[in-house]
Amino acid sequence: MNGKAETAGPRERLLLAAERLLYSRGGSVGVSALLEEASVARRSLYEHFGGKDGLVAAVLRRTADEDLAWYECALGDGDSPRGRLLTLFDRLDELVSDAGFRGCRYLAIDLAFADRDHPAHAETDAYRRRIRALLVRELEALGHARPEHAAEQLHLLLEGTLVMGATQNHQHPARVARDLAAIVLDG
Amino acid sequence: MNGKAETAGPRERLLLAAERLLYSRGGSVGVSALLEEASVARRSLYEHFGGKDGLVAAVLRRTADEDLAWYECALGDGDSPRGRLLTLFDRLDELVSDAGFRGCRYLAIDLAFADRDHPAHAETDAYRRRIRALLVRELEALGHARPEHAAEQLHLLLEGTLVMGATQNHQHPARVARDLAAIVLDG
DNA sequence: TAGCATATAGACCGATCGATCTACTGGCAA
DNA sequence: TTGCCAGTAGATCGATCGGTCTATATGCTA
Repeated sequence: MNGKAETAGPRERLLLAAERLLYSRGGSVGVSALLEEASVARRSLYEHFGGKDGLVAAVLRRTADEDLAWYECALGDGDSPRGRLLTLFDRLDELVSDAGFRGCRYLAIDLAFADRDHPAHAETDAYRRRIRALLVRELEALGHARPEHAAEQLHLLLEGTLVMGATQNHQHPARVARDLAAIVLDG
Repeated sequence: MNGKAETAGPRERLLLAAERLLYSRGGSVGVSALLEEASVARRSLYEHFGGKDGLVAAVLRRTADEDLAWYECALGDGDSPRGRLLTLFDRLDELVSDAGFRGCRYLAIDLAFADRDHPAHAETDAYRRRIRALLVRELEALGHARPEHAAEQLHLLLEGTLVMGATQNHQHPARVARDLAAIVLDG
């Protein structure tokens, strides 16, 4: 699938394999499955990441960059600030309609590791702050009267869309959320 | 804590213990932990529920009744149909503000058991249909022009509130959702 | 009182978990 | 050429997993 996975070093192959399997099988996926998927020796995992926990945290740190870049791209360009945020929900509709969509990776990891001080939680917290900052930035560009408040509204619509998409993705929750988002932007 | 738990039979004690531990520790909680919490012999679990999977499904079937009853109660009484639905979000604010709130039980179970044909998924599906039906019923009582559509909007706001409450419950997401719900009711 | 159903207590099973270990291999640099 | 180092392969560790088993105790009923 990804040619780089074949030629890259064991660290990179592990990150790619874990990014895939953690999403499709959840946080309970075993170390042996990750090693097999990555074609990496057992020892290499512990050399590079210290253990499964470190690998999970490293995957989230990487996907956070990827996902933030996706959101930046999904905002579109050339549109008005208002149109940019509405376009985001159009992209979300495509995202959650995909048969392979399984919900928000960060929420799933938070729920999978009940231990409060698992290193993954720091990564999910940081991710959500970045999402929030992105929304605030766009709302300020829009000249919204209450950017922080509206960002919380949009964030709630965002998370709600991902949950609804994961549990009943045939109903196009992103379109529902888009209608409400439009109201938020005008409020 | 609950006096009934001491005197009730092993089946009832198991259901109560599993309802607690599945929520606080997640679906990965072990059978031994459940047995210890319930003070029940190992064999009794398999006699009554056939296995861990059956116990999980039975717990969800019970909590679905409890949670639906909670929603019916949270709608309040005597108010107008519009006031009833808004009151629901006031009750949600109290729910997610509790320090022990850990998000939606049904979503957590869905994510914990990636296996598509795990019996728990049928229970979570049924639960969501009942929630949806409750919302449609209230919207019809309200005389809403598009009860099905508005129910999907409210459902999305509901799920979004639970997710935001689980990950950042200091921000009162239910109040944010309530403002949007009010707009949905008038749309 | 005898017998049966329903509990408990806990040993035990094979499988799998995350993690550590030794032994070996290939390539690169001193 | 020698030595080092990152990598592979895989045995092995103790712990825990869900599930089955035997043995025993208790209480109701015929």
